[in-house]
Amino acid sequence: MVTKQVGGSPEDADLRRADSLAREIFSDVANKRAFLIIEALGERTLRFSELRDEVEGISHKMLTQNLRMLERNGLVRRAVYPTVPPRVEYSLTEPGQALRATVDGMCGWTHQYLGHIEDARRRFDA
Amino acid sequence: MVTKQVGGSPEDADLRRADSLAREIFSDVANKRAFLIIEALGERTLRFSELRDEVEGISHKMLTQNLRMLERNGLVRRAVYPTVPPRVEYSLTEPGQALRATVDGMCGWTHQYLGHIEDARRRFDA
DNA sequence: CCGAATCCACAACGATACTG
DNA sequence: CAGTATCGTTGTGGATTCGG
Repeated sequence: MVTKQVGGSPEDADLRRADSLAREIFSDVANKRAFLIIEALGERTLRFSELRDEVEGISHKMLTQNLRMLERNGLVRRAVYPTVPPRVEYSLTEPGQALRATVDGMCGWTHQYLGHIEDARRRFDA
Repeated sequence: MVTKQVGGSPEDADLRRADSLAREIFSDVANKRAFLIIEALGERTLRFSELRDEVEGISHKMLTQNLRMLERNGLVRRAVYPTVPPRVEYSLTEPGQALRATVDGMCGWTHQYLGHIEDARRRFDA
């Protein structure tokens, strides 16, 4: 993604490890649902069911799955309150907030070029 | 993604249309491979096979598929030179370049938080 | 309310072969 | 070289159910 021409030296081994990890993270995070969840959370704290309503169209399963993944990568914080009924709250960590900036960028991009894209599609589909 | 509480008025119909289109674009573009292709292109012009080498691990099929998608949405320009053998060159359009900025942002984010993430994973996996 | 697990339909994917 | 088509496999994702 950034590193090229790595040789056989010890420092290069580190570079390769970092690069493979970076690709892995990219595969996890650069995905539609993860972005939507990050957008939905913003700087709020939301319960599972609220998040489910917020990210419309997402299934229970995919939401948990992606939340686990984001939690594992340290983007999302999960707080469990052992009440009855149980209460689980999700919020963005600092790294999560940092990524939100670029996700916001993409949202802005989408709206800015909406017209362009609509036109491009019409032209292409003809 | 941005629009909420839309009612039944004509302007709201437009908002809904724009929003559904925005979600569609999001689904198309917010994907691992699209990002990698955009990164690979940067401000260069690359042939199909060069692109294939650049985005390592991508299959012939997935590359064409994503290139078509990006072309359809007007992010990528496809130039065909009817020589023998044929020569096809891909480059980013202006909207594509604009999106590249945010993709770059994500790459930067990845490297910045690599350590954080590695730690978070270790903690989670325990 | 939250989440894990099961089942299964169907889409995604890679490999391969074929065309201009 | 670039692209399309087909095929078989894998995997994804939704519905449902059960448990804490």
